[in-house]
Amino acid sequence: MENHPRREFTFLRSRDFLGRHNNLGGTDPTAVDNSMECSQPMIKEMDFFSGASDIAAGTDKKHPHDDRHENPETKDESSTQVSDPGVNTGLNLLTVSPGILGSANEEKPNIHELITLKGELDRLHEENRKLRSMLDQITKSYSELQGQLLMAMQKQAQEKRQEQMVEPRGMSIMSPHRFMDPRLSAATLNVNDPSASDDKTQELSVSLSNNMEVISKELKVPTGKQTSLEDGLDQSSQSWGSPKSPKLDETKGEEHVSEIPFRKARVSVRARSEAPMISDGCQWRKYGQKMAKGNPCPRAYYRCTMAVGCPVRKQVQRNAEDKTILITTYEGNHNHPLPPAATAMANTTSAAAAMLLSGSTTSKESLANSGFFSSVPYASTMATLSASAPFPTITLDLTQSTNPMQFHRMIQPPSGTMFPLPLHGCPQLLGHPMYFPPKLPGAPALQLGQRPGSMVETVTAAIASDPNFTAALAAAIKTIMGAPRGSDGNNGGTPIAPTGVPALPGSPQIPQSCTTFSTN
DNA sequence: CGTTTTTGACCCGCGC
DNA sequence: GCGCGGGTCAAAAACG
Repeated sequence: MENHPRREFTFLRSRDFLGRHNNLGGTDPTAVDNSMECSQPMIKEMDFFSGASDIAAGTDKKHPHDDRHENPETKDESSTQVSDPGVNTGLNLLTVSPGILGSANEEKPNIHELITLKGELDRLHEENRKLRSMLDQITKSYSELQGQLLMAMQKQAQEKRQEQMVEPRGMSIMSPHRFMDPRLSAATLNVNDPSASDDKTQELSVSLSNNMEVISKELKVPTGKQTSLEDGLDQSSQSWGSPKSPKLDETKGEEHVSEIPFRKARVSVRARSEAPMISDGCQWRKYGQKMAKGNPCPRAYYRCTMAVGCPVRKQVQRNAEDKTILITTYEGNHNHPLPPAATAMANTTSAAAAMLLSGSTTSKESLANSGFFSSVPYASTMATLSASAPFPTITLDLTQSTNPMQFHRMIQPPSGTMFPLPLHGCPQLLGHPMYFPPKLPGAPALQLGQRPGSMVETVTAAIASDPNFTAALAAAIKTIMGAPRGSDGNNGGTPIAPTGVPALPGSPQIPQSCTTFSTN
């Protein structure tokens, strides 16, 4: 907000920054960009939320037509107005009926309307609460099933990996054992960037040799305090570690893996976004910022503040080459229940982490075999090892553009996922310039829960960087919400945040739903 | 006044 | 042992 200038200033004062950017004269767009990392996103998210709420309210009002009839005292005008005065963000401001406008100057009618509206709001709150609980339940079930699916895929991938070991080919030569150890390497899943294959391949080849050296070292490094951090994990929660629990019948080696907290396994999400920070549904507190070597952009460190003692942390940094790409790296498991929006991302990252830890991401082939990307026909699923990565890191590259039509196809979960994403429901999103199909690549992970999270980022980023997007989003939302629900488990539930439970700053309800719909 | 951000200092692992 | 770099801490400042 108004602190933006201040932050920019303080940032420029930063020793590290000055040390590396003196020649930039303090006007380096990168610096400014990062200085806004905290403040700007908040502003945008807030704006976004208000817009989302508005949309939700308006949509809800429109959808349950019978509701209006339920309450004889509720006029159509007043119910219509509910959506506008409720959380007005400039969306659909002109929908207020003339009748109401005409009486706006009279106090009595206003009071009456307020009472009516309040009642209406309460009713909506209750309705939203129910929907939310339903969604939570669905999400939980989804997570469990996801874990089971992962288990199955891991086993399958393991078998195939053993076969592939015969023919050394990229990471295929990696023995399952090595990948069992999450610390052995960093794997980059280039979900949708065919062009990056070469680079990744090079990286892979480099790291392959390093990997051998790391093995012994990694194995003798106890998890130490990190382990303790994970002790408080609530396995039952919709946490990132959901896939972790399913490792029931794993071998001893894999037990070791599961013991190694996700704190050590990282999931990196590359998203093209002008926003300083993508919204993932969680609340974060910045606890540090550093200049990373080889990158003029500072790296910001955040920890989850949704619960005391939550070990989850994330790093946010812009890509050195392409500063429009925001790289968010997640680490650890949440030890608390997550809001739907956060759950989506959590599922995504946990799924990715699980794949990584289990060794399913050892190679492109393995990935495909594991089913991680099986639903993405066009996706270039590539795994690479990074010698520079101290922790096993799986990178979800969501920066590449994808043909929406392709996405359309791939959003059909092969396994009959409970998250059908009616992309067609968001034509505006698809057509909007700020809509980033790149997220679509996340589609493969749909069944793994990635889709929703990626969408959150995409939509949020889009909104944050383009105010006009709000209009398109509103239209899209209304279009979707106006359509009969039920065929879509994630569709209506997630977006509709119980007004009684204020949406978390980081959990754009509407966007997520939209995200869910179209992007991943 | 409580919370969040900033930022210099500190710790730790690693390579030489 | 020393320097470097990544990551974290914590006091101070800023913010709401």
